[in-house]
Amino acid sequence: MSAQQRARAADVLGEAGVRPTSRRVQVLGELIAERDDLTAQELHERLRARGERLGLATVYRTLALLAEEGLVDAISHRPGELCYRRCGEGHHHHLVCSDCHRVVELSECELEPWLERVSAVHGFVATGHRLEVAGVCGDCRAA
Amino acid sequence: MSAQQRARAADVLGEAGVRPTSRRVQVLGELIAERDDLTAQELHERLRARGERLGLATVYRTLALLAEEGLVDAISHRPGELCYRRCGEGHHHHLVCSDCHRVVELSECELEPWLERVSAVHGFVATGHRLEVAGVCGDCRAA
DNA sequence: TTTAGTGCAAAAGTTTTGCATGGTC
DNA sequence: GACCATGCAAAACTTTTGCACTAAA
Repeated sequence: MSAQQRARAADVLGEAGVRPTSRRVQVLGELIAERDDLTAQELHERLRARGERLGLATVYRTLALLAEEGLVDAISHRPGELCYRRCGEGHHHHLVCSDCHRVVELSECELEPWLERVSAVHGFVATGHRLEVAGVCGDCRAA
Repeated sequence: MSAQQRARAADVLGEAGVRPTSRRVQVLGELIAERDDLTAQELHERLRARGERLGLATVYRTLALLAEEGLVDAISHRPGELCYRRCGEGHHHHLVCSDCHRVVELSECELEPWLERVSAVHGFVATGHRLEVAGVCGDCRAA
C-alpha cells in the first residue's frame, strides 16, 4: 500500500466523519489497493505479513464500521463468509468470476420497475434487492 | 405434521431416488407443512419439541442432501445463516418480508438476456445468478 | 450381511464480546 | 481527564466431522 493510497484512505474516512486512525487507514487503504474483494481474515493476514501487529477483532470492527458508513460493500458469495470491497457510489450489483474471484461492478440495474410491479402483485412493497451474478471471466476461460 | 404430509414427503423422496428414512420424511414433511422458510436449528427445535430424539447433525446432513437433490431451496437472507424452503420446480427468486419473513416465489425471471449482454461487455460468460428481494408484505404493512 | 443412516460429542471455522491498555482530542 | 480505539483472549454461534451404534435392503 503506497503513501498515496494511505492519504486517499484518510481523506475518505475524514469526509465520512470517521476518525482516521492508523488501523482504519490501513484497512481501507488495503481495500482501495485491491481490485477484487477480501475477507476479514485475508485482510488480517496481509497486514500481519507486513509486520503490523493488529488484532483480528479490530479488522472485523473496522469493516463493520466501513460497511455501515457505506464506504465499502459487503458481498456474500458463499454462505458463512463475508467479503468486502471498495466500490463506486450508488446502487449496483456484482459480477464475480467463479474461478479467480475477480469482481466487476454492474451499475446499469434496470430491475426496479419490474420488481415493484411483481411485488405489488403479491401485496408486497419492495424495499430493496440483492443480485449476485456468477460467471467466468475472459482470462479464466482462456486458461 | 399430518399423516398426509408424511406420505407426500415419502413420495417426493422416493421419486428422487432418495431412501425415505423416517428422519428424512420428518424433515421434508416439516418443510412441506411450512409456508415460509426454516433454518436447520429451527427445524431441529421443532422436531425435538415433538419428542423426536434426532440429532442436529442429522438435520444438517438431511438438508444438505435435500438441497443437492433439488428438493428444497437454500436461501440466505443474512450472511452466516442458511434457510431452507420447499419450493416449486424451476428457476425462480424469492421475495421476503423483512418483518415476518414470509416468502413468496417469483417465477417470472426476465434477467437472463440482460445478464448475458452485460456480462459479455466485461468479457464474462454468465453462468448463474441469485436475486433476493426484500419487502414488506400486506399484513405487516397493515399492522 | 453388507451398506447406509443416525446420535452424540468433539472439532472447525467465522464472528462477536469483555476487559484492560493505549492513544487521541 | 474523558473518550474512543485497540489487542488479546475468551465466548458465541453455526456447521462439519469422527466414530460407534442402529436400521434397512
